[in-house]
Amino acid sequence: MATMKSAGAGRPGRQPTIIDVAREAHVGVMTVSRVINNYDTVKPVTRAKVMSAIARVGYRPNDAARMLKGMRARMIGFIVPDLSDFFSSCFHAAQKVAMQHDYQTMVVATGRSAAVENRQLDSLGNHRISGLLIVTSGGDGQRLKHLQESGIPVVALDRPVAGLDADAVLVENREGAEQGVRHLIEHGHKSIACVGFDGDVFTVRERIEGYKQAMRAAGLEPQVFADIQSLERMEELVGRWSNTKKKPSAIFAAQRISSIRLIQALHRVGLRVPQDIAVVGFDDFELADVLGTPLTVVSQSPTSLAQSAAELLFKQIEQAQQESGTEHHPAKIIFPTRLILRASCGCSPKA
Amino acid sequence: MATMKSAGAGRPGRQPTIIDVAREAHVGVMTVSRVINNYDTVKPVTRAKVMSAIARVGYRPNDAARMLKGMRARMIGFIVPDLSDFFSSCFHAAQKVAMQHDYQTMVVATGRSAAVENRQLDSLGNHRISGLLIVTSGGDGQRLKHLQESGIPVVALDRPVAGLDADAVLVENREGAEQGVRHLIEHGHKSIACVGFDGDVFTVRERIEGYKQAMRAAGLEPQVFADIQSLERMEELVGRWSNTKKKPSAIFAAQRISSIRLIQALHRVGLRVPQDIAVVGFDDFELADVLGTPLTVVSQSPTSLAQSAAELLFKQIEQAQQESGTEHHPAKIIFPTRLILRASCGCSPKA
DNA sequence: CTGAAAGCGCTAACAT
DNA sequence: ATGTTAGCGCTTTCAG
Repeated sequence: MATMKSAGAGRPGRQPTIIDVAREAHVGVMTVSRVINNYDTVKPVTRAKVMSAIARVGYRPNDAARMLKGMRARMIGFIVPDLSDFFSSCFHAAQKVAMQHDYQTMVVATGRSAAVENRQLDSLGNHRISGLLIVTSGGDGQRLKHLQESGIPVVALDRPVAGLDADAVLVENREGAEQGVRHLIEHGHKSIACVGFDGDVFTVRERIEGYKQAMRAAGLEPQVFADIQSLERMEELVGRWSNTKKKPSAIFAAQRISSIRLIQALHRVGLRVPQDIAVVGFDDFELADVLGTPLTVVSQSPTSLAQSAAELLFKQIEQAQQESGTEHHPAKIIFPTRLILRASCGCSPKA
Repeated sequence: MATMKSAGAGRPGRQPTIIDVAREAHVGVMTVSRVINNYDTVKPVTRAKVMSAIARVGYRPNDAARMLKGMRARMIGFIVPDLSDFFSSCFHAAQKVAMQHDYQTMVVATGRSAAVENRQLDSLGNHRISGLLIVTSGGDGQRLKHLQESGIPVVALDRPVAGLDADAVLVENREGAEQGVRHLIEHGHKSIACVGFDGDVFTVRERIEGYKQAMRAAGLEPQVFADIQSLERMEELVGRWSNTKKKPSAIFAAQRISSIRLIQALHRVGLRVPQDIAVVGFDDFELADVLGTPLTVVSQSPTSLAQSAAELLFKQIEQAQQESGTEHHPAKIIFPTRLILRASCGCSPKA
């Protein structure tokens, strides 16, 4: 093997520090610091000397030391309920933006627990992150407010945080749901039920609202089942329908997991889609088009969503570094949805 | 609103420090430090006084300052190619273990790029993490070796890292694939092809090896298509089969994404499973049982895998804190797979 | 068992 | 344009 990289003239075995670099470059430590931080008051020749010295001794700035002086780490927090398909797409998009800015990303999945979210938020406070992207699990807005007040930009993703005045990047849940349900109504359905996995979640609440709006506008009676949290409960619900006469002729599934559970349950109970029952789901997924019956969905774009959010965040981070006085006026960005027609709604499958 | 939490007797507006706590508790700073770090040389009464003072002033230790003194952050790194279904399950399991130890998790998705992996590995070096869990994207073993040598425990997950002697938690890829292929052979198939998304990846290579072994053991000719990286290429491949007479009668898909692409392609080209062509895939997924034809798979358990890996990691972290001299003897844990029979292999769907 | 002093590596605030 | 000094909050000596 080749010789180990020399640790410079300093103590052997230890990471080189700016002092080692300063010695090597025959300049003061402050000059080195200025080079590292891209101050423009360094003569190009000096800068070059320092740069070369940095490379020669293999110096890497010590984040801990900078943070001690009040600087924040080049790291953003990313808090989500879980890393299911949708949120992991969000993560990839956000991380991509972070990497472009040379930031790392610290991920926390709360497991959909507000308590865990709160606990982790407290932990995050100690890590001197530069900013936070959060899909809330219903945690405490106060904690976030404190973070904000202590100078950490926060952007809400997918859902607003109650009691927090922050940038938010959301989806047209209500309108999207309305459009999906309206499509079922246009197919002639009169009895349309709505199933959801967790009616407490903002996005689901909104979609259910959209569903109700569409139903009422058509003079139809909403039938909401907002908390079907397992395949078993879904089977129970669907089974009840298949046995009685008052089976709805169509169903709107308010989130991805509901669509999946619904399809699984329908499959097990032996109801055919769309002949026995038509289905439209909210949120698209990879396999939606190779299911027994390809699923019609209201689709959203997790990557654009998260990319916007991350860009908003870094805009704030950069501003915060310059002028700390100005009041930030929270931005709200709302992304539209798109109805993707496949077979489950009753449309004939087309090429 | 209630009164803001007082910042103690120190400078108002700033986070309280151990000095504030010491003053409040009428003890020296060192005593406070000892309490925080659970030294057992503190009289219970003193400890109580300090604890109460800590609570009163709302003190939270400053990680940056501790790290300056050479301690590592209560944070582990988690590097993966992406956060697809499989790896996000891994993440959840690993984070759960980390949280139990009161550690945070820093996630990096490399996008399957060895270059990104290397770059991020360098970044990680500055963050003084306590340990690293890595599913390599083919990055440089040397960098990891340096991390290890600088005292950061590393555990390889799902794939070993070339040129690195570290704990590893793997899956019986070869045996699992063999079993899956053997099952197809038992169904009477003679012409069985194997498709993969990326033949360079360790796990896929191993599974292909298992496939070949099973084929050769039965005196059959292996037909490997190891780099079908898109739906288009898969459709092309499948289309070619449907037009000629030398169509294989069964296919073994070496990874999840291959199974999915294969099924999509088969669906588009109009080949029925298992009548026209039987399929067995490696790695189970949520919707495998509600596809047009429920998919038979060789399943692995991402959560047990990642949990073991995380536990191994924390075992090392704890050891490293105590005795730094002892040589670590790398552990290898290999998890078995399980063949889940559904309909795509030709078995009749059963209740 | 407890305390006082000396830095860890860096940067803000002053020199020069 | 560059150098010097004084800490940031904590823990590691070393003394009580």
